[in-house]
Amino acid sequence: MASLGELERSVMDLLWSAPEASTANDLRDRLALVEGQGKDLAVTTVLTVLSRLEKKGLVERERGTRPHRYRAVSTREDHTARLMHEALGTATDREAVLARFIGSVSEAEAATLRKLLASG
Amino acid sequence: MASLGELERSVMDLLWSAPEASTANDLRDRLALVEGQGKDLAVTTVLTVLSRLEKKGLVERERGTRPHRYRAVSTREDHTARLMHEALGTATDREAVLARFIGSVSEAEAATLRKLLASG
DNA sequence: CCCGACTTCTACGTTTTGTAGAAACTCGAC
DNA sequence: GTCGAGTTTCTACAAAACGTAGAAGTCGGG
Repeated sequence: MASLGELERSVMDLLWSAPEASTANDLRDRLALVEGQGKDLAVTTVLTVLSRLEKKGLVERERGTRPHRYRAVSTREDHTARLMHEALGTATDREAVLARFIGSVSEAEAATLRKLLASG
Repeated sequence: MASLGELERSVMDLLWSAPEASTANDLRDRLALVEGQGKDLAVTTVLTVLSRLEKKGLVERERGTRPHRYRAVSTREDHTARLMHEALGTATDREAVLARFIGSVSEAEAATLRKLLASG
């Protein structure tokens, strides 16, 4: 239940890179300015997507203010880390998976991991 | 393009736990015996699913033998590790993601990771 | 009370997945 | 060489997810 469509992901990307909660109109405008191909969408389209993302638990909104304001529930990093755990979760032999995972990580990242594991 | 449906996942699970390449009939029979709810499917259904999994690059088949034999292209562990890298790949700040990931790993697994990172 | 901005409801086209019958193919038996 | 049982491929359809947006409803300021 964690997979996102293309537009859904674009919206999440905008929410994650926004410093504050955004309105639907705001997001609509920013979607039109995306490098490459700018999507010129109706506001209702954006609102529909936001509702679906809310239902999926990725987005929450302030209902008090008149144009509702939307924000991502968790940071992009937390979300990604959770996805990784989700993938790992289905495995029978978690250690074997971790071994493969570590095996194909860059040396720089391996060093980072060593540090993180030492301090923890 | 890596996400799987429920039946597709069941088939992959069977292929991953099979010691040798399996025929469609073989898989059909084993699907009927799954704990909980056994799916009683037509063999053409299984063949369709196998074709789709082949197109997705998760399954390969021996076309020489008369009942074709199907096997998973990679182990379950390799596949899962790749999914984890795939999730990580979309991140801008990979180190931050790794920090979150490590943060929510059990102590036993942290120990395993330390060992793996030391020997590598 | 009315208008315009905003939100919700409803809807439809496309893609993905589950499901399988119909048609085509293959190989051994006769 | 042909026939049939077993296999595979083709075609099809229903349900869910997603992209997309018009129509209808709601709310606050004037």
